[in-house]
Amino acid sequence: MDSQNVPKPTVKRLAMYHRCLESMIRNGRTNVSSKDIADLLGIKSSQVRKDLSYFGEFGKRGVGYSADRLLEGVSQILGMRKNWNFCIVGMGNLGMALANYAGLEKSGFFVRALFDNNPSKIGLPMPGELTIEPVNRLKRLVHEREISIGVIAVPGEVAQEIVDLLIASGVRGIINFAPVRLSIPEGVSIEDIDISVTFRSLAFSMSLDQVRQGKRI
Amino acid sequence: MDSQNVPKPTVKRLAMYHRCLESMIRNGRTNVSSKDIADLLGIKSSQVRKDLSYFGEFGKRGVGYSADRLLEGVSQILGMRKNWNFCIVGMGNLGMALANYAGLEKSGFFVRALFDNNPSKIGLPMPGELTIEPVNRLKRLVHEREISIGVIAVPGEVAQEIVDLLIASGVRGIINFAPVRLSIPEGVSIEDIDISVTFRSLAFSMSLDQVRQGKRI
DNA sequence: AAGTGTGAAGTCTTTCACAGCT
DNA sequence: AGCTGTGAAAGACTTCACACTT
Repeated sequence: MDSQNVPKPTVKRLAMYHRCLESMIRNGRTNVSSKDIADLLGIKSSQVRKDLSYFGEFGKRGVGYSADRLLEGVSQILGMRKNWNFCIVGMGNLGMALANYAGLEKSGFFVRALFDNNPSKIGLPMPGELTIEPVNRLKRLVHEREISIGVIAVPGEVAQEIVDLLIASGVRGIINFAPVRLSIPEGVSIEDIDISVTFRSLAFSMSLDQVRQGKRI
Repeated sequence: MDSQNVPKPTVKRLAMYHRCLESMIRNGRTNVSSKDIADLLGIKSSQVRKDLSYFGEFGKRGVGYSADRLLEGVSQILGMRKNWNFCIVGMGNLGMALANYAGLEKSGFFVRALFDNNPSKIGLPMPGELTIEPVNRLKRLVHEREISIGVIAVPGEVAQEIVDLLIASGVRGIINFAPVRLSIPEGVSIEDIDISVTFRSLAFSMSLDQVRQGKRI
């Protein structure tokens, strides 16, 4: 019930419960049990109940959860009643892909500005009435458009510099795709997505599997 | 020393140590301590030593690690001496971005085939002498090009179907960008990258920070 | 009978702290 | 003196198991 010391993995799972619930509701379910959700995600039902218990009591003993009420509760917990404005810095392949990724909008995250310093990209029109802006307009636009999240899609070498600028401009959350550890002050949150690291982890487990089967790597 | 029960987080960190070492060597360092690495990554030096200890002894007491020898060791552990061929299924924005992402090649991961079923995309030429192929050629090309990893960049609804096809074709590792839990048999490894979940986790911690400061959300 | 909510037990991961080498 | 390698302690997260409600 004390939402200050919620395990990080719990938050990740809540986002998954949210998606499960949406899909179950779409399929006409009105009541769901912790086991229904757990089975869909390949986890234990006690995990689902424990995760929810950090935030309150959402179900009825002997019955389960009202799908609608639980979805409502999970949305509340995840701050999904609110919309979040974000900007992307670095319009290479990844930045472009994100700018066009509709899934985020469905979750309440809206791209409001795109930045790059490459002269050949500045001014390029993008979906949603946006154009690519030079980085020197960042501070101003972050204010004007009430942007609270910045996505780092620039090369590692300049990532820290951009983060500092974003934070100085008032951003309170960072999604970092650059393969470097960024330092941020108290009160700012960060999530890293490092695709190379993920590929390497995969390669490692694949190699382990070989060993387990007694084959040489 | 028993590489079968290495914590998952350890493997992720090893990939980061690899990058640190490369950069330190580039800067002319020949000897490094666990604390040097730890400070760069914002973790504890004991964590670095413990992680390495799962795989052997790489350092000299009182001295530290030879940067070159340690890099060599970490590369070995991560299976980076080997090259890995992968394919991408689903050439939307994300698939396109990945196909053009040079960082993977530097880590030893090579795109060898691109698939999509959208007729307007099939045949489109892509960098590296590849063209976008229809999914019905997947099995054949996975064999011919010795592809061992498949990247899922298709919508959630068809992801399981594609995974089944990839595995039936001989792929042993999956990188999944679709926002669904995929079921896979023993002996196949999977890593999920779910961008919406990451955004939501970030939004959650940002909301928590507000609470901590006594502000209403 | 069925399914939640939750302390307590169990497991996994990190950190400590120090013996042991250079 | 400085830094590794590692058992042992601490901490984080998951699972169990059962009292409790419908």
